[in-house]
Amino acid sequence: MSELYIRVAEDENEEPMEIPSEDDGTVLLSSVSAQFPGACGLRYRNPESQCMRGVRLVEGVLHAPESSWGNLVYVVNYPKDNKRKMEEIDAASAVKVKRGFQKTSDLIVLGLPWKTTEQDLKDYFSTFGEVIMVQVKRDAKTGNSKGFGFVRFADYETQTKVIAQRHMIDGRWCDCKLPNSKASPDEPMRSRKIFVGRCTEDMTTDDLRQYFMQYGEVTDVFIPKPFRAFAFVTFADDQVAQALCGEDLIIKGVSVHISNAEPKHNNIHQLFHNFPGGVTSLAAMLGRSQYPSSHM
DNA sequence: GTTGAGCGTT
Repeated sequence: MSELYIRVAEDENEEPMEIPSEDDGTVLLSSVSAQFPGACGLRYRNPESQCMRGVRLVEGVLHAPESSWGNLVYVVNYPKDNKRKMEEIDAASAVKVKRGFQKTSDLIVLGLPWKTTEQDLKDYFSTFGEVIMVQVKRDAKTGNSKGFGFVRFADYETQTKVIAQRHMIDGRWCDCKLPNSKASPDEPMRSRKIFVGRCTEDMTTDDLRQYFMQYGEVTDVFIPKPFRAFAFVTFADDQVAQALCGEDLIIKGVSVHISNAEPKHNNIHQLFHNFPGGVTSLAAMLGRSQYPSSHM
């Protein structure tokens, strides 16, 4: 008898994975947990009642419902599944209140002397309150300062005080302002993948995985090569990803900005979504009155 | 090896 596989996924909407069955038609729980660590069982949607049903589990062996697995997608059960998800959401929500009711923001520091270093910035701003991040923006090639940087304080009162006055830093008057290029507060699109902007080159995939796992299960970390100052992190739970969107998080002393990952640029629509007039206009230029939808 | 208003990432 040829090998049989059943289709298993973490969620009904996820892409299923094929898990091998045994010769007697059963499936070992260990076969499932090999692909889904921590799994403790399976369930499926009963086509008749539309209710979720548990798969019989006896001593680590999963038994087919009504003697056949059929073509259903089986969903993985985890121990205390709901509790675990709640904890993840709570942890993610906690980010938003961690710094108190008044969340601090990165401040842009304009007019820095060319020679001012991050240590100089930290020393100066620490006289106002606890500094949790400083950056001096530099030319990637020469390492020369661009004459501006960023600072973030632990407390909102400190931030208010710093914005309200001018600053003499290393012999020049500098201004601290709220940056204008901040993402809009509401970012749509429910995704499990987040865009991590302003990454530095010393951030490894392991660093990012280690950092983000505090918020929930991380299923993927992607850093484009060569270095492009951003990364993508995918969570198992979209609510965790969504809770982080809009945040400025500090990783390895650097403020990174979290936003929704845009869809991958892997089809003609997305490749030319900036083309003047859109795909229709492009199709016209290529000599077609209509662009066949099957080609999009 | 310069400079002096701006704005960090797709």
